[in-house]
Amino acid sequence: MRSMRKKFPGRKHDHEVCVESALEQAEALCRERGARLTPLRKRVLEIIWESHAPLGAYDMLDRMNEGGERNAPPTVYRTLDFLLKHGFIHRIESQKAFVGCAKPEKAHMAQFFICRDCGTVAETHSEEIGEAIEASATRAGFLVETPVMEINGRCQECHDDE
Amino acid sequence: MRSMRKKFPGRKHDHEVCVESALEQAEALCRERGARLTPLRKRVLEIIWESHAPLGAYDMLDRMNEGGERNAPPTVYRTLDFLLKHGFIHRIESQKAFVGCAKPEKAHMAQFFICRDCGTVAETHSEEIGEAIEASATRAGFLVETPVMEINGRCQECHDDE
DNA sequence: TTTCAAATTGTTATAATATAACATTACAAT
DNA sequence: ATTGTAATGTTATATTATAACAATTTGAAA
Repeated sequence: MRSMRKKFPGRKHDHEVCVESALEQAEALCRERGARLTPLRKRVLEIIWESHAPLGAYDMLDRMNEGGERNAPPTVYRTLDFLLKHGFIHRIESQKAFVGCAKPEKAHMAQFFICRDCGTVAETHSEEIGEAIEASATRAGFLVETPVMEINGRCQECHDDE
Repeated sequence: MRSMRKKFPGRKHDHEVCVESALEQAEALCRERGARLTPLRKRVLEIIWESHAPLGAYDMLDRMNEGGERNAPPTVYRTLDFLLKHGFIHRIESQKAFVGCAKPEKAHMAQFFICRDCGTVAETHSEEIGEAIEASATRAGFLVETPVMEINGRCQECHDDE
C-alpha cells in the first residue's frame, strides 16, 4: 500500500454516503443497460470506492481475501474490465491503480488531480481543457479518442499544512 | 512488440537526422550539467530515438543484447532513470514505454498525441492547454507539479487511409 | 420443468514490467 | 598510486497482468 497523509475531497464529508450512492448508481445503470452487477462486481466496486485514493488490483485482492477467501488475480482483473467497460471506474495510468468514476452515466473526457501527499484523486470535467485539447489536436490533424490526463501535484490541504 | 501500421510525424523525414541531433543535444546538455553520457546511456538513448513509437524497457534490452550481450533489466532501468532525470526521454504511462523528448533543454509541460494505429507519438507544448489546466487547478486549490497528458486517438495519415 | 447456450467465476500457470541488494569496475581528484 | 564516488554487473525477487482451460450459474427457449 502507498503511504499517504490524509484526504483531499473534504476531510469531513461522510464517505459512506459516497460509496452507497455510487453502488446505487451502478445498479441503476446496469438495469438500464441489461448488464449484471453481480455480488462479486458490486463488492469490488465497493472496495474501490471505500478508498478515495487509487487502489491497486492486488490491494483489492488482499481486501477481498481478508476472510480467508482464495480469489485469484484473474477474478479481480476480469471484474475491473467489466467496471471499466461500463465507466464505473477509471484506471490511473501513472499509478497502475483504479478509482471510482464520479460521472458514470455517460462517457466523458475527465481530468484527474492527484495529490502526491495524501494520494487522493479529484475528478474534474473542464470544458476549457477539453476545448484546448481539441483545438491543439485539430491543428495537428489528430482525432482525439481517449485522452489520459493525470495532473500530479499537491492539494490545498496538504499544501497548507507544510 | 506492439503492432503498428506506419509513422506519424511525416513519413518522409530522414529519421537518422533526428537520432543524431538528439544525441548531440544530450551530449551538450550533459557537458553543461557535469553529467556523464556514458556509452551505455548514449546507446539506450539512441535505441529509444530510433523508434518514433514508444519503446518498452524489455524491447530495448532485446535490442542491446542482439550481439550476444547479457545486459540485465536493472541496467536498462537505471539508464532510463538517468535519461528521465535529465529530461532526455519521457515515460508514456498508458503504454509502459518510453520516447525521446523533443525539448530536453528545460523542464516543460508536454502533451502527447498517440496514434493507436501507427503507434507514433507527437509531443506538443500548447500554452492554451497549460493555461486551461492551471486555471482548473487554481479553482480546485491545487498546485500542479507533473501533469501526464496522453491523448490517444488517430493521426491524420492513419485516419485518411481507412 | 428441462435443457442448453452464454455468461460468469474458479483455478493453475505464466508473461511482462520493475526493483532490491550486493559485487565489481571505471573514473576523477588528490 | 590511492581512494572515494559513480557507474555497471549480477542474482534474485517483487509487482502487475494475462492466457488457457475447467466448473458453475443464469436466463431464456423448448
